[in-house]
Amino acid sequence: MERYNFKEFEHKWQKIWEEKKIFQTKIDKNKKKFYCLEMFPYPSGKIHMGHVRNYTIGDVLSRYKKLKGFNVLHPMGWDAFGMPAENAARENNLSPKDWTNKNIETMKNQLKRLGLSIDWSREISTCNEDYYKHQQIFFLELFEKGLVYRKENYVNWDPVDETVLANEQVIDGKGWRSGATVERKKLSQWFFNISKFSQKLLDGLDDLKTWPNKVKTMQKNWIGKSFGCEINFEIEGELPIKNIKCFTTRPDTLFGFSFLALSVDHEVSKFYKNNKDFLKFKEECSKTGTTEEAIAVGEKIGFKTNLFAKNPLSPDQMVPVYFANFVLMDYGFGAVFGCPGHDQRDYDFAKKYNLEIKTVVRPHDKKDDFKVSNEAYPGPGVLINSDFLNGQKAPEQSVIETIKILEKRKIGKKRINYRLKDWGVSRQRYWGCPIPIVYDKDGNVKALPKEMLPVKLPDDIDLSVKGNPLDSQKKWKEVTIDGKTYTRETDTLDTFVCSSWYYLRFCSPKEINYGFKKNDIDYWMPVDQYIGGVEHAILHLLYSRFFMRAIEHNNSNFQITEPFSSLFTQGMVCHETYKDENNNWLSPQEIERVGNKVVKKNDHSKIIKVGPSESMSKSKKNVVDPEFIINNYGADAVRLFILSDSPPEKDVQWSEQGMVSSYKFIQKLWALHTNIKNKILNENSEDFDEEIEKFTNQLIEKITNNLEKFNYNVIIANMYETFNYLSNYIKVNKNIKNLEMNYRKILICFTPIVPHFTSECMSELNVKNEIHWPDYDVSALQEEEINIVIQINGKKRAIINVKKDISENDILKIAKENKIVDKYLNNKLVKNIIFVQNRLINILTDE
RNA sequence: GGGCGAGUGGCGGAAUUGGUAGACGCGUUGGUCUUAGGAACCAAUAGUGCAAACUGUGAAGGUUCGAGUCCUUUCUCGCCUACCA
Repeated sequence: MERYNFKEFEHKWQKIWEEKKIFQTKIDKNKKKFYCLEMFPYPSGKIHMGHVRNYTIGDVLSRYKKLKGFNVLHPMGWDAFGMPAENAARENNLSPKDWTNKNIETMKNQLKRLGLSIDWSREISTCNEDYYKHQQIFFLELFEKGLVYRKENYVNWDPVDETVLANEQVIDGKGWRSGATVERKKLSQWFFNISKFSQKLLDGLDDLKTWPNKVKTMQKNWIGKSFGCEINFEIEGELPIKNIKCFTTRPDTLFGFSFLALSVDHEVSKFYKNNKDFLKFKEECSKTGTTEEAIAVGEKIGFKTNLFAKNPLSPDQMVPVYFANFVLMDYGFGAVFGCPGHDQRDYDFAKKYNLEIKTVVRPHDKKDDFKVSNEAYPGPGVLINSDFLNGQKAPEQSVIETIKILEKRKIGKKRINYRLKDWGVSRQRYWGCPIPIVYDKDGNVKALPKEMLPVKLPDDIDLSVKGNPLDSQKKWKEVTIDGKTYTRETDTLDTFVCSSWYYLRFCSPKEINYGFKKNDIDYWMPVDQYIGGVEHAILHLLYSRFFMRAIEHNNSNFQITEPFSSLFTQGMVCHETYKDENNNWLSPQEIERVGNKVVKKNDHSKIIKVGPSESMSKSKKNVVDPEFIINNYGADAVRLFILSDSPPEKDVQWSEQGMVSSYKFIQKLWALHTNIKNKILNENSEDFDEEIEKFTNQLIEKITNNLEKFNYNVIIANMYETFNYLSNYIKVNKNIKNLEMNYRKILICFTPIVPHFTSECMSELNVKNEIHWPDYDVSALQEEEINIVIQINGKKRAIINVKKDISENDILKIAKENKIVDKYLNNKLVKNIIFVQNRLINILTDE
């Protein structure tokens, strides 16, 4: 029998799909639309298995929806700006543009070989002028709406490379490339006012019914809403400071007040800028802050000022004011009122500096003489030692009551605080979208007129210079507007900005006047299913949600606020790790299995240590190259395997054995197909078989449900079941009249998973018409005979095959005739009978 | 420290949502064919037991005629997050 030649057939069908423009999509108002989007890749060089998994999952869904009659939009593009291009270009002496475009070409071809149902006519690349031009327009729109502003902010500064570093480029306080100690440097930068939408972004989460709860929780925590109040403390001391504001969620514990703590960046610090001890303290704070361990251990240190704060509820009480390392400048007001009795951090601090620890809340099950010891008590209870607040229920009642009192006395007011900070979008980098802003000679900001857009990135840059290459582009930097000279902003936009609206661009990829056409997004948006890795749970998804709202803000033309109505986060692709005797990582290609040992290829004397399965990464060398796999086994086999072993939302373990078995399965399916085909084409019959009808109907039902629920691994099991069933079926049965019809339906069910294979099979059966997802006949699902479980005292004792819908009495009669049942019922009194129709009967006896 | 999630054969995982636990695949074992097989095909495969049967979904309890599934307690592992006042 001829083997299935995947190379020939996959190539053939990909060509046909492309030539016939099968996946190109147009607006069709007579059809329901379905917008399926997978997170677009960064063009790093080659696709990896994570991409294969992500895009296969999306492709299965897209193909299924298309067969179901939806007008499916399934586009692909490139998140093409970003640092790796600059680094790679520097290393290889290329331009970032050439490097990126070459990678895009490679990866596009690789993706095409997976047989994805993508509308490539909508391809976009964020590094193209016709993309980032619109982004610059959006920037200016947000600027006009007051949603973009400039402020000074700290960055990680590498003094050797003279460059700004991302947090992940700072390793143990040192620059990843230069090894120099990273400094904090204040730069004037651009910010998006995302915090303006904190509440809306939080509320919007409730509408996202089909988002994973995990992601919603992460966003909720990130936004970090907390209810409390601000308190304006009166200050006494030698400095010209009258008041310091604090935010607190527990104003009710004010009688436990024993110190006030400030961030080292608090404005009060300006009075200490010449104080050597303070500067030393400040430096120590910045050191402890960097390592994760330090935060976990969390040693509290402070610097005492000569200021004192008055307790607003008990004015006789004065407490010292400290600078403390655990107070963050960018949360609240950068100042904390310390209540050691009921906050663990405050407790640790008070212990260290011998400050008073007062107990003002007792747990419900303790008496009024309860005293905090060893650790703070942050839990609920009743207020004590708090004068007129005594007896209040904490925190529900007491917080609200205290705020009322503070408001009445004009000492404080209710306040809702959010952890979410504004989004700093400036990057001191070349390979990003230029910010369409210029400065006059006095440094005043001017938005570029829209007709001067796009601000194009200059091509002839010198990446060998230190710092941002755009800074040294004298010619490029200078602009003349109405005869006046201006200097360009040389920062570029964070690449997260590019990915915050690309889903809109896919709706109108060719529109030249604006980022999208209203008509297009009215039809296509929102994205019906978004698929990607959970690592983007917060930033990318939150930024995208913000961006839609920012465009909508003061814009009556635009109504959609949530970009992604459903979200699916797929798991990672993992692989075992290997190390040789010197603890060097080895790739799966360098090892071999001999018996139950793992040894080095070409040198079987070297035993390899097998480590746990971890997500594929170049550093651990546990990667498998998709291109190699596609070449060896074909796209359908890869698609089959990547879906087969685990549910899509969980991590999947890559295994060569599993891959081979998927490959073999396709070969077996092909052999089966050949047998069926021969039967259909060569044997004539007028006999009609009910059994295969029933089987097919059940299969369609199962696969449909499993597709809807993303149980793609179970679909593969359904495919194996089908194979086993049909193999046996055609062995014992001659051709029957309805075999072909059922077989065709089965092939359609397999199409989302192995599209090349089923296309070839159907073409062999001369299927010429457009295919549709088969309906299943509910009445055909019903079995006439079913198995009923007989339980005696709750234990399964027998299974009997009976007619469907059999009555309790009839089944009981049959059951009692059963030998085993009879044995267990012998001489016992039947106390009760539980009968569940078509499922089981449970006979309860007296012992 | 906080949050979320998960524990089912040798392994990956199924289980119609309270009703036959272990579908399907991998691996393993035995067999057939073969000069050979890392091919193909057939069969077996949760554990104990010759068997009847008993025990089994991390552990302990509970609800129920009936629990992998629901409730309480507890253990372990994974991921995320981090001094958020």
